[in-house]
Amino acid sequence: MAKPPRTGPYICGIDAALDVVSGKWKGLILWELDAHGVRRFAQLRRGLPGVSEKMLTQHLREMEEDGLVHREVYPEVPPRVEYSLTEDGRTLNQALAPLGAWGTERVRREGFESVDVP
Amino acid sequence: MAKPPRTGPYICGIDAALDVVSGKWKGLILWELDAHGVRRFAQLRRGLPGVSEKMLTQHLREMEEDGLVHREVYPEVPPRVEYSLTEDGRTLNQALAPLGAWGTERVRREGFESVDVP
DNA sequence: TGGTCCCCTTACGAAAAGGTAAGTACCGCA
DNA sequence: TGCGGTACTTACCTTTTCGTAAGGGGACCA
Repeated sequence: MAKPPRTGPYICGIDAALDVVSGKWKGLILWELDAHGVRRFAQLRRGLPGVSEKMLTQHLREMEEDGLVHREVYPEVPPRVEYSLTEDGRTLNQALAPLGAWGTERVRREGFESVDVP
Repeated sequence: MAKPPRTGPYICGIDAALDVVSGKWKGLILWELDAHGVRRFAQLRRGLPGVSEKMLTQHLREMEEDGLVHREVYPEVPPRVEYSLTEDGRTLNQALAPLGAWGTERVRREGFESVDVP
């Protein structure tokens, strides 16, 4: 169920970076957490249209293991879990900014469908 | 055999950008073409340790369709095909540079295995 | 004559990723 | 009493991705 461990060495930095952001919702999770600072599970779910609970937990666990996301559990009833970016997560998001700008420009030029291009 | 068309709109620019670079070797192909300018099929194959011919052609065709790579066929015998980056491919590579630096730094700090971190 | 190089293409199958649906345990609210 | 909210977990299935192996067709080299 957990992500199978990477086999073989990284070829270059892009290789290593794509290894932690590839995943259907990881870019969006980074974006949401960076925009809001701290988010609870249900808030993230509402912010990612179409994500299933399984994928959301799975991605969050992998990102926690990769040191991008901090997970804080409050032992209350009902349970409360807060997610936020680590320092690594924030710098990754900054490194992703030019890529996001490139994608936004591409979507604009090519006239692709998009729901909300920030 | 071709890449199934994207279903649904893009959520943000990162989403759109990751859509064209996700693929086991695409980051490396971009890197190789940017470093050398023009490369032939067999040169690329030798530059990507472990890639199969099928994956290489498949990725190159998708990147051509996405407007990142230019494919020039010389009707000779034996055949000669030269690949190079389009303007879009070059700007994408520039947008990937910060991400590559982040990955390189991460590999260095975490002590991951790597073969050649440029 | 056989071998190698070039740039693929096709067929088959395994592995990984992702989707759907249900269940869990407890609480507040009506 | 039943419903909704909280944050998951588990089982099962489909889709997508990747790898392996083989072939092709002409030309050059020994």
